[in-house]
Amino acid sequence: MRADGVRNRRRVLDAAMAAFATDGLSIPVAEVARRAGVGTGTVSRHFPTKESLYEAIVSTRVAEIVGRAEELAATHPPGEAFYAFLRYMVDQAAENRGLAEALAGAGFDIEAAAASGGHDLAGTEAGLLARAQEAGAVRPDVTTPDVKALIVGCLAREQTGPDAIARNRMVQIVSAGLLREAVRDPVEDVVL
Amino acid sequence: MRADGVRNRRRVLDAAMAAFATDGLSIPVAEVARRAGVGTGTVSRHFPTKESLYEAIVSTRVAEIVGRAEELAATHPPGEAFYAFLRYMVDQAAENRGLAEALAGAGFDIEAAAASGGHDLAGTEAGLLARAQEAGAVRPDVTTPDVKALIVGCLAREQTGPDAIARNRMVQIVSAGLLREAVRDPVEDVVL
DNA sequence: GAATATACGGGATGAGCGTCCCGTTTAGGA
DNA sequence: TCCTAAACGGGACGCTCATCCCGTATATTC
Repeated sequence: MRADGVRNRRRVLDAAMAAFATDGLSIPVAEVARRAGVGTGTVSRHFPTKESLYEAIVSTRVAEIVGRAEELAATHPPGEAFYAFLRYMVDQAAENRGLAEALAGAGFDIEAAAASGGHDLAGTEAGLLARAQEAGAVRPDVTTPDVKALIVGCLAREQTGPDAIARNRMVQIVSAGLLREAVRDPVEDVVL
Repeated sequence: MRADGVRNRRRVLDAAMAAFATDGLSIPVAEVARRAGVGTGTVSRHFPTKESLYEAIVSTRVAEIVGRAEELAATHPPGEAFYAFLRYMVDQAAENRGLAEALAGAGFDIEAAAASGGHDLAGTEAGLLARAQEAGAVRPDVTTPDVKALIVGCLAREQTGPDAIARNRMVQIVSAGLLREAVRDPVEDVVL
């Protein structure tokens, strides 16, 4: 591979990472090319489809995330590890619009991309949750899709004014809800 | 106005309502026309832009929602009214993909549309929340954007398998979190 | 029953975007 | 220095849509 080829691939990757983080996944490929200082042909030769660009970026991102999850699991009790990971994911995605959109399922399957990169994001999350539930730190009927949706909820808060205090409050609310067991429906007067 | 004009306007409106509910706001206008059994020209004469179609539909929907909120506020104590409204919103949007997308802010400002239709959705929600907080039924630092984001989170759960039990669980979790006051960060060991 | 304002259908238009192609340039080895 | 494979740029193409337009059809009025 020629030296300028390697260099330009890197430049495209860096520009795309920054562009997706600040402007989201729907930014045109031509705009990524412009920011990288190359032509659109160069982008599409290195990354034949837009999705392949996503994948290249997501795979490094997912590696970090899975690494952090394993570190937390190894160094903290189950409940603490789970809640710390929840917070970590929300903070990461709050700083990266592309990641937030991928998590929200906006036209891109992040877990499939992770799996194709050799990482098991879904399994890692499931493990953290299961251990926290065994330890009694998370209500037992919660599932991983529930947790993902709650993360999306925390991220949705960012749309109307990104605000670190509000973000923190959202994580608190969700964490408290995951802990508590049951609540009585005040209108129907039944235990939910 | 000619009789067939009135009739076709109605047909377009009905078809659009059903189409947006099942397929979301990104369904092509031409597809709405097809389902209504009219040409695209007929749709765009009655509703010059796609947004005007949204507005026509949302305004009736918002009227129902505001009505329900006022009814709950009048017939239940503050806390009960608030939590019942939360559940109501989630259930409504779970059955209506277009409403869910609008709530999630997917390219359409539902509150602006409500306001232009003479309804004050934002104010109604704020009132329910404020009264519940005064009554001590919701933690005092929560804001209406927080609540909206949590609703979006509950709706996000629907993406990975619509499931009435899971939806109910999501509302429970969020409700419990809104009730509880504070939680200690297990990793940083500080009160959040 | 004729005249006319209204409404209809669906093709034309134009914008935005991803992908592909090809004439041109250049890196790197002989 | 020269040659060639590799890479480049950016225009062409194809697709999806929303919106507009206009020739045709029809409801309504006198």
